[in-house]
Amino acid sequence: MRMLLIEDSDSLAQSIQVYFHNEGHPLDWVNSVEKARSSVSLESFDLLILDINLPGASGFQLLQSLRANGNRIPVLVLTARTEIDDRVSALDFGADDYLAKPFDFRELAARCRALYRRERGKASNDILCGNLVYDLATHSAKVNGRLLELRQRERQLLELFLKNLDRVLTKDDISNRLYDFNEAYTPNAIEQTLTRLRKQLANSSLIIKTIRGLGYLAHVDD
Amino acid sequence: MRMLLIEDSDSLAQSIQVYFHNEGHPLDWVNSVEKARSSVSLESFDLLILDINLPGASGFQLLQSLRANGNRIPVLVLTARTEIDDRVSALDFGADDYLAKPFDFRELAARCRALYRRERGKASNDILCGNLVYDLATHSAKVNGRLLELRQRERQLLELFLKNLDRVLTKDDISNRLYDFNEAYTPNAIEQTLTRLRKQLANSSLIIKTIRGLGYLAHVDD
DNA sequence: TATACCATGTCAGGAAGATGTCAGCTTTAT
DNA sequence: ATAAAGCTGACATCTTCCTGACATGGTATA
Repeated sequence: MRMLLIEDSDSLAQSIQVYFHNEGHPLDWVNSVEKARSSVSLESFDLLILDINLPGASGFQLLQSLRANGNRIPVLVLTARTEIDDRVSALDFGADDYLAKPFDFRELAARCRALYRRERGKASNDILCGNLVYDLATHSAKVNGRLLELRQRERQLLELFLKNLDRVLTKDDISNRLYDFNEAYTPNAIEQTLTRLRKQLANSSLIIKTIRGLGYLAHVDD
Repeated sequence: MRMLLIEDSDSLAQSIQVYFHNEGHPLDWVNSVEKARSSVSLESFDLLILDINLPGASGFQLLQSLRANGNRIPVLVLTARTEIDDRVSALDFGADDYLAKPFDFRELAARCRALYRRERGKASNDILCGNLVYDLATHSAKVNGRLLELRQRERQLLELFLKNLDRVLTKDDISNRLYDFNEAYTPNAIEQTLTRLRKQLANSSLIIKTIRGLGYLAHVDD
């Protein structure tokens, strides 16, 4: 998902950028309508996050001209004003969604995902593995609808396996993902976490197989 | 969208009626509070447009009595006065929006659309969680019919959890919602508020579970 | 203006829980 | 059969979280 943020407040923009980056979604950022125009014409984005209150040309003008030119890119409008008509005109001008400041970054991310999904026709951001469902948004796992009580490490490990189904992960691969460079630990720590994770996955269809001397491989049992 | 206009100026009312009719939204019109009362009780409207300055009983009285009887129909108030207290009292008396004369018909139409959309968007004003009832309109919570004496922060936190039942909220999610970007606080502030909220919820069926290292999850206990 | 009160954040100590280490046992490949 | 690799129960340590006590700042009241 390639996104462009059009926002003149540096601090807010940077916070959003960091948040989205941590979520695994790089985000480009420009601080004026003029720069936005050229970015949009030069590159292809999946989504625009547009602050309405910009110096110079208003965000509305950008939105209006995009639509006038037949550009259907999903646009989420941010507005500091809480008046209803601001929102109304945003939607009437062709925005796909709006959010009033101050807002929750998680909500912004959720709405972006929703818009992107709507565009792609995708169903959800869950990872499905037989009777196991992993929700990437809330980092929670369910087996047959029952929530697993995963601890941090187990969760990280599970997520890693789910993102690498049917692929062998060496202990090095795993330790690089779970631990910082300067964190000291023995290889046994991973084995221990794995034991604990396997207990949690006892009656799920996700199997973590040991490949002796090489590493581990997660696959769905049918 | 079925609307009722309560307005004593014939010429203004007729202009509005024509405008809305051309927009494709038929609009009923009465010129007194008394007629409005009977219309509202006899038929079902999606929206009222209420002029405050009416002969006889004031528009405020109508508004007040509607709300006193638990009628939550969206009401947009028109006022010729521009004083702030007029607007304030309109909202305090339960109006959903107001507009000062003279106004642009397009703005009136946009605000009506917005109110209508907003209303359709929400199924109900109450969130039910076992023995806990939260009223989104008045922001009040009751457990077994007993009103909780929530403070501002506790209320915000509760509302956040209620809107995200069975979803994990990280402390970051929570702080983004409860605090402005530039407000300084320690993570402990959230823990403290949570402790206080949990005390209030002591014998309710809403449970706020701690997910160590990740955040919190609210769910209904059965 | 002075006072009291209340909401809310900070601090600190303690409790609860998570995670790594160790040691001994089991499994696997040769 | 043997050695190497992996598994796991028990334990120690380190984190995270909870909560009572206190500080602070804002607001209502006299």
